[in-house]
Amino acid sequence: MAWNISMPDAEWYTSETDRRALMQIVQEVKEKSVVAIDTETTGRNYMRDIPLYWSISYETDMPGRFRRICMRSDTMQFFRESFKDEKKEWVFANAKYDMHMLYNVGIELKGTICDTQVMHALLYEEESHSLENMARQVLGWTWKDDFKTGFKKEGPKAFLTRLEQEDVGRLAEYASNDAYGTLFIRNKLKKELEEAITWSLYPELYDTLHDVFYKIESPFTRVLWKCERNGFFIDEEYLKAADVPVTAELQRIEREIVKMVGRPFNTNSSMQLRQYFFEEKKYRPLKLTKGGKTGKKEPSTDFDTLEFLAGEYRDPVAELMLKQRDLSKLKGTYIDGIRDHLDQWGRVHYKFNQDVARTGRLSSSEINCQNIPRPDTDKYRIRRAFISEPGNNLIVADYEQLEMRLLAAAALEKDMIDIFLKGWDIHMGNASLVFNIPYEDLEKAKKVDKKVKAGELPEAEMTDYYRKCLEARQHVKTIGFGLNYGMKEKKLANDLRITKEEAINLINRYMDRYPAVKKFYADSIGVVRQTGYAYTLLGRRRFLPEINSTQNDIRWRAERQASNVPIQGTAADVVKMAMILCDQANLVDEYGFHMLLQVHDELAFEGPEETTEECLKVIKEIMEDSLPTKLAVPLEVSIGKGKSWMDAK
DNA sequence: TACGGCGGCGCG
DNA sequence: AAAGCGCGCCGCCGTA
Repeated sequence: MAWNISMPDAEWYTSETDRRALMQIVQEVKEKSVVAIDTETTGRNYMRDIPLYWSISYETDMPGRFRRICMRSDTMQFFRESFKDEKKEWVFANAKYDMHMLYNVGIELKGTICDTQVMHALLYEEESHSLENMARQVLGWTWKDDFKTGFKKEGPKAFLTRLEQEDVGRLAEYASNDAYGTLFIRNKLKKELEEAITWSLYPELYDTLHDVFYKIESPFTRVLWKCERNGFFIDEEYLKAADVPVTAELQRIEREIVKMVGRPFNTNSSMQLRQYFFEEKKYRPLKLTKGGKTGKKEPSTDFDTLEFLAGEYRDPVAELMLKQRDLSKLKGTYIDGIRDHLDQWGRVHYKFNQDVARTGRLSSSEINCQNIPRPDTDKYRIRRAFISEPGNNLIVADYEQLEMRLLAAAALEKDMIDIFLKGWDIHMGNASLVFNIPYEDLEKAKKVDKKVKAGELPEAEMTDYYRKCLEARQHVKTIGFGLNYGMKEKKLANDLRITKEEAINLINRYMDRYPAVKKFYADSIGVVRQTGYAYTLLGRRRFLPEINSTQNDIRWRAERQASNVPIQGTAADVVKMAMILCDQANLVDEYGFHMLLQVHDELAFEGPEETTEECLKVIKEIMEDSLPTKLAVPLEVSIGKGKSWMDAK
């Protein structure tokens, strides 16, 4: 019931216990520059729950002597002055959550935010960042937690308040351990970050991971906290209305499938589907599943397969299943999924996870606001449900081909850089250079295609040559993205529906035309072989020891990651910088605009109609100029406004 | 009833 | 599926 080390005794205070001793703590905290905080709360909903107890830990004026104090949350009021202290560093494990808890009782923390989980993620991206694991791995502390069952059985609120009545010593012991451990983890990781020399384009700014943490990740935590707090306003009536026909159609389809199969049948079960298609109907499987841990591969029933079965065997079940999959995804994830997460004012508050993606990207959960269907292909227009409140507008800003620009700039690929400098469409430009097609012809082909499809021009205008032009653009586009992920000829051939030989030719042609890109990918792998790490432009790094594996598939994967991290991770750095700068620009006070979310290369804001135009210009400028110095390729941002995420493009 | 693995699929 | 990077969620299913 404690860390496996000797510790100072846990102290316990409420606003009714020894006031003099408490005021002495208040005074001491005022003078401390680093204080760790942990909260014990009524639950896990960051918008609704509140702290019941809180613990702090700090080093006393006697170096090496620490205090570990647990208090009832009614004592927070006495610390208000400290909370406003801009010069303090507050230490947490999972900072945003505790900051929400404090905010929920009226406390907005100033000062520097230090989240040990984010620190840990910079150094040990493959490890778990749970407090328990950090303590074990970083400090060698282990800890037996017999609270879990209590939390689960009674719920946190009932359990903790009962404990306060029955055994307050045990409560204080448990609660103050986390703040104490977190403080020690912070001190150790801070040293490790200082010692972690990294490789950045801006060595005078980002020399060690300590710089990356305190100059980027730490302010970023607060930006994300604000995004979470804001959430996104949802047009619930729109979702409700969409649900009616979707649910009806889904039921109709499922009933029809069951009728055709002729026995009880669950259309959501890939197992039952597999049995029906490949055992009963004896169809030929198109491909096998991954097989997971057990490695047991079974015939797949995915989209490609259903399409194949519907075509090859004219199977009506497969045909209907295509619609069923589409609709069940829509209803489950996007209609019901979003509606289940609305707060009482109709806003959805997703979580932004700063310590998950190995490349330094963000991830989002509960709900995942980063995989909402794209506006240009979504039949059901889900983004139409993400709206601004009355009197407000959304501003949505997108980096244009961010990763491709960063690749050209990092590789110093002269001809590709020129395409961007000329303001050409990058894929047409690439197609022009790789296949020696005049750029004008590619442009013309696209225009003609558009007009023919719109019925403004006769079909015959779409000549074979124009078709070739469009095909060239498509091929080069797929190669460009694919190579960034380490795609090989086999998959390329399949994706483009060409032979393997043609695919090999395409890749060679592309790489021969862009030798600097080819070299950049090779060098990226070389850097990992040499240093063990892949680096981003600002100096974030990813450890890839499998680069030396003797198993081909393992090593190849590490090589693909090695060539991808510098691009994907640098893009993440750029957007992070932009978000921090937008925050510093004080768009809230200047224009009333709040940041709502990030989708990797896209940001969304909400604010008053009157200030939209002005704010829009400022955001665009900040985003395009978010790096310390200019790259060889300008960063371009397309930005729009509107009442919904659908039309603010 | 809860949890993890898996298949499948949405996004950049 | 294939030598395609990075994520999270839904529903099913077996297990505890």
